[in-house]
Amino acid sequence: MGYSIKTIAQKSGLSQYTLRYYEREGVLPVVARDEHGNRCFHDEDLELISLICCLKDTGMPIAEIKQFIALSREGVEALPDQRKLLQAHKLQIDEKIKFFQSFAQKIEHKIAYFASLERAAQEQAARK
Amino acid sequence: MGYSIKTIAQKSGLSQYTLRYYEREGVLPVVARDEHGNRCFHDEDLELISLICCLKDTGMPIAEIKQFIALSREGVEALPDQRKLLQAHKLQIDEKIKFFQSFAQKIEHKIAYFASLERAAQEQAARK
DNA sequence: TATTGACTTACACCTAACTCTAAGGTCTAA
DNA sequence: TTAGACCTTAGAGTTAGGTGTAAGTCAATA
Repeated sequence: MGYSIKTIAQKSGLSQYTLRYYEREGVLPVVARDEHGNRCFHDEDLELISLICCLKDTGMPIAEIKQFIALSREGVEALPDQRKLLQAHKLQIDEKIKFFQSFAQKIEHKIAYFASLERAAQEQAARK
Repeated sequence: MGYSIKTIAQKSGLSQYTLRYYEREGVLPVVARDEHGNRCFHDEDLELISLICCLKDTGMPIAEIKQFIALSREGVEALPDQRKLLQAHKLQIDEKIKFFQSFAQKIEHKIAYFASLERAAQEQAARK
């Protein structure tokens, strides 16, 4: 029982290389091994990986994810610190969403501007 | 007349190193020089830099920005290609916004979960 | 029983995007 | 007329985040 690294790579979308790298670096807690020394992932691991991907994909650097995971090892004591870390990151995501929305608008304006230039060029060509 | 690289660095938030690097790499069109060979930026440059930052900050890799800038040199002919490039990127930004929003929610749930664990731990402690 | 395939570790290598250094030119103010 | 601030280029170095290789173990299969 437990999933192989291959399975987890498929389920998580991370490569086997990346999974090993994350474990080495402490981005993932050390994964259990079976009787052959092979990694043996469980559902909790999978869930944690999903959270880690979520943090990573929203721009949290690996060093910070590492901190978060390190806090996990300290148990109940560290819960407030973990929560604060997540809250701070949540604010950053919200900021990013706002930036992205304004950038999207800016690019949209640019697109409209290009379209108007194209029309002008066509009319210019037609007039000849 | 025209702005020095220092001024542009301040106005754009990019370092002088980065501005030179961008020009070398073709991320910026070659900038005009004054009689001493010093870069002499104009308002159009500043505006283009602002667009470039916008593309970069929304995740467009430099190689793609380079393509966009290369199209600029082809004049009116290339307008539709430039517009399509922007439109494709706009879609990606919209996708990203959706991802970020769902991630933000996920993290929010996690925060609530951590808060509930904290309350449970406090009650546990009080009961002793 | 030999080979195939999945896994292990340790360590080297890669890419993107900067960032800095060296060596030098020019201008300005004291 | 020299010190300091600014600029130039060419090229080396750095950082983050992987990605790949080498050498070996183990278990199932032809």
